[in-house]
Amino acid sequence: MLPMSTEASAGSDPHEVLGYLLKHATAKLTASTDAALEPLGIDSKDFGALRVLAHREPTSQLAVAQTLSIDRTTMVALLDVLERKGIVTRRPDPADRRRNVVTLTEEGTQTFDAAQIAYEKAESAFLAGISPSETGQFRRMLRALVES
Amino acid sequence: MLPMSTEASAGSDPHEVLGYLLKHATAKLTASTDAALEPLGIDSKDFGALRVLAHREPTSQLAVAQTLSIDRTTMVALLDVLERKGIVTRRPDPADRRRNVVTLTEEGTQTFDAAQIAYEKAESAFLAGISPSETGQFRRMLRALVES
DNA sequence: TATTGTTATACTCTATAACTATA
DNA sequence: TATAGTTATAGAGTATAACAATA
Repeated sequence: MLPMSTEASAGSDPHEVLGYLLKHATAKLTASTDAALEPLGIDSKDFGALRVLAHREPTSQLAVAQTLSIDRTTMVALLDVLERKGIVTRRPDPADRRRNVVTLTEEGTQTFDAAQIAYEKAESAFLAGISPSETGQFRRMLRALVES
Repeated sequence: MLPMSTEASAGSDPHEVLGYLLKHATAKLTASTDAALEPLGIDSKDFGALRVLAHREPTSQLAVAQTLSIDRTTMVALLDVLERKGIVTRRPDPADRRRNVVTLTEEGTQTFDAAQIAYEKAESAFLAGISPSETGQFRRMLRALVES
């Protein structure tokens, strides 16, 4: 067995590093929301797309991809799955037939409504580690850090 | 061109979702620290291992891997690179020859010292989006969220 | 010529399984 | 038998390049 250090040595605790904390916080939340959404047949990433679709008028695949900062080729596979599950439809935009208009189906809207509840619940559970007044601050700080 | 929604519709802004914010904050910080460490020939992940090594007495590969919550097979490749660069050494533990004792070399210690400065700088730049008094709160909240 | 969606492909990251050597 | 390190392999995730249809 190798000896454990009993004294403070050079460098701070690796678990205190911001990069480590952010990475693991993200992983924890993702695991939690994935699990919460799993009964609905979608995961966090799918839910991200659903949010964009529910948030806007029917949009092109590219617009959804750009909103989520993912590649348009990645969007194809993501929508393939959602379409196969009957959650979204794709049809050529009459005004520009290069584009697909992506729309939530009736079932997709129901899935989204249920997903929102499930997601909020998982997010709340994740945020239980800090006080309710802090969660607002936390979200605001994150927004400032991402946008700056 | 598809019409943009002019009214608030169902669901909140996809960019406000905690999962999105956390993911992008992590990506932004990682990109920044990777760039800051690049001149030293290491990246954020390497730096994570270096922190563990600098923080402790010489340790086995497995102990380092477990501290970082990465697989021991992943550790092998990571140390291969650091060893080839002369940053760490591996030698069998005389007390248990199944283990490798991993140690920072002289050069590795210098790399770590320089890396710490570069990392802090990148982290500070990332945190510039919020006030100095908030950074402490932010770090504390993250710790609470990860640990709970 | 440029753009959207698609496909094929490759690359990164990481884990699982199996092997070696040591215990 | 179990453990540490290694290797080979496979899987997830994502991007780049090339192509078809359309503008």
